[in-house]
Amino acid sequence: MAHAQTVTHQAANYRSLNASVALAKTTPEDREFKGIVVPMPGAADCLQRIGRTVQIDRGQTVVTAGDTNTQVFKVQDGVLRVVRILPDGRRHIAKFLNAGDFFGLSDATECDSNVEAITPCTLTRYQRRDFDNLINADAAAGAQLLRLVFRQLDLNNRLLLSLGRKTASERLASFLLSFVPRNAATGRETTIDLPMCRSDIADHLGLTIETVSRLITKFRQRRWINLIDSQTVRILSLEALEELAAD
Amino acid sequence: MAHAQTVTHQAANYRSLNASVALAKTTPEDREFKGIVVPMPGAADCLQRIGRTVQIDRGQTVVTAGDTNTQVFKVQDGVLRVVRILPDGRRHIAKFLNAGDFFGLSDATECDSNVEAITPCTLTRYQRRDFDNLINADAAAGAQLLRLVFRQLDLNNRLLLSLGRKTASERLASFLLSFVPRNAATGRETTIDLPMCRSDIADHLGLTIETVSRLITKFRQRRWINLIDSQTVRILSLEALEELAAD
DNA sequence: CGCTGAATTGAGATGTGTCAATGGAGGTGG
DNA sequence: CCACCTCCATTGACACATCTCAATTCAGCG
Repeated sequence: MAHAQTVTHQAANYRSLNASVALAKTTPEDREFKGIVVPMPGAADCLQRIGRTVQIDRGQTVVTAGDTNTQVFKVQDGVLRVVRILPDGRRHIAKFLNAGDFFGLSDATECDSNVEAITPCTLTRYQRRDFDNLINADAAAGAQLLRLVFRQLDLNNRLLLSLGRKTASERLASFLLSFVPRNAATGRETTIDLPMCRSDIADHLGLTIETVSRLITKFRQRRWINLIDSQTVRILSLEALEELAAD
Repeated sequence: MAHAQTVTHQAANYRSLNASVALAKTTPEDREFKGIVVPMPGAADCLQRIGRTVQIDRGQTVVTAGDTNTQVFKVQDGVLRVVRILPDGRRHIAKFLNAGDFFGLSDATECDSNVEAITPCTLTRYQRRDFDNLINADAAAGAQLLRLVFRQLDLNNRLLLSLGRKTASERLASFLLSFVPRNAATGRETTIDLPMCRSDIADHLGLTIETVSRLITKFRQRRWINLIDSQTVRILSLEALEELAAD
């Protein structure tokens, strides 16, 4: 909670940061999105023009549950977590946000979750109003956004299946596999980077830190993985993990 | 599995059923959706014209996982379940579909879940192509659809929190409360109808039939609910359930 | 070098699952 | 109309995966 400082308290910082800062990075989704928007003359420029780049420190809270929902963000760089907390303190992480992901899109008047930076982040911030105008004016932009949201919905449903019906080992295997690039050859070893700590993994998978830790040890003993350091995992047997993940 | 007969096997039936059948019912969402579409001349008519009404028997499978995704459905009446099954048979129900809900919207080329009728259903079926055309042509329609999908995403996240961090009792309490109309007075008793059987509830909440059954007994013993029959629940204490649901 | 937070490991507790038996409602055929 | 069947729900006894509590190790850092 020491880190919990909302963006709105930092408005002054943003203004100085934002003065005519161009979008620094272009993700695949970015190009795609712009590509679709382009057909409407000026729409791509519009999306760029209405956004401001903001820098977020590790641990900082970007959105607080209950805030009025007036801003939309796009992750340019870094990783964030989407957190819900029950009154008694139990915590769940619905999603980790990566470069290319949007958040704050929901049309609810209040934000329903906290969004907190796990690493230092570069975000593009839009005024909700501007974003809505774009969506309402440009069908192709809306259609593209719909596609992103459906992809999110699918990921969500996979996680539901994990939490509802998979064992702890299976959940962790699925989780680790979600970091493996799609094109990774089945026989080959891969190294993946977990930007989040054990408690974030636990709260994402509906487990405890201890269980996650024990499972990692188990996977290591079976020579399925190796730890370079606690955040860097060398996968020795994709096959074993895939078989365990069971879908 | 005896009931599992896909829609495609019934094409003949549909054709006869559909011959100039108007949309029989109008749900609130329907009016809303049309209301938004209207500004573009003919769009509302278009959505009606391109859809065909189909009747589905209880237990019938409307969509099978792995099918190519060429149709979009809207529920006019009845209840369906969205089912994922792991290779070893474990089952999870991501969502129950009610009047006004769409399904088959995802842009994935293959359907990822089964959709099965829990009660006899009336659906409107659209060709994916026609639906896409509408979305791509009419920004307001797309924006309205986006809103529906975000509402879905929010429900999804609530369920994630339940499955990840709530106890069995809390999950069941939340589930029961989701059937209580929003305007129900806190002090008053309410009767709700659960169209699905215990195993559907269990597979939705990540529990077993036995646990659900035991919890219902527990709730009954504490005078929080009463069973009219196994599918009809009289809620005696909304407060107790709300406190238990814990959000 | 000690401090602090994160990760690991161990021992025991417990919530929920598993297996098995019983009960009840609705449908069907004699 | 009754007997039977089947499906669904309930209840009980026990097992086990995961949690809880607690101690230890490890890594980073001033």
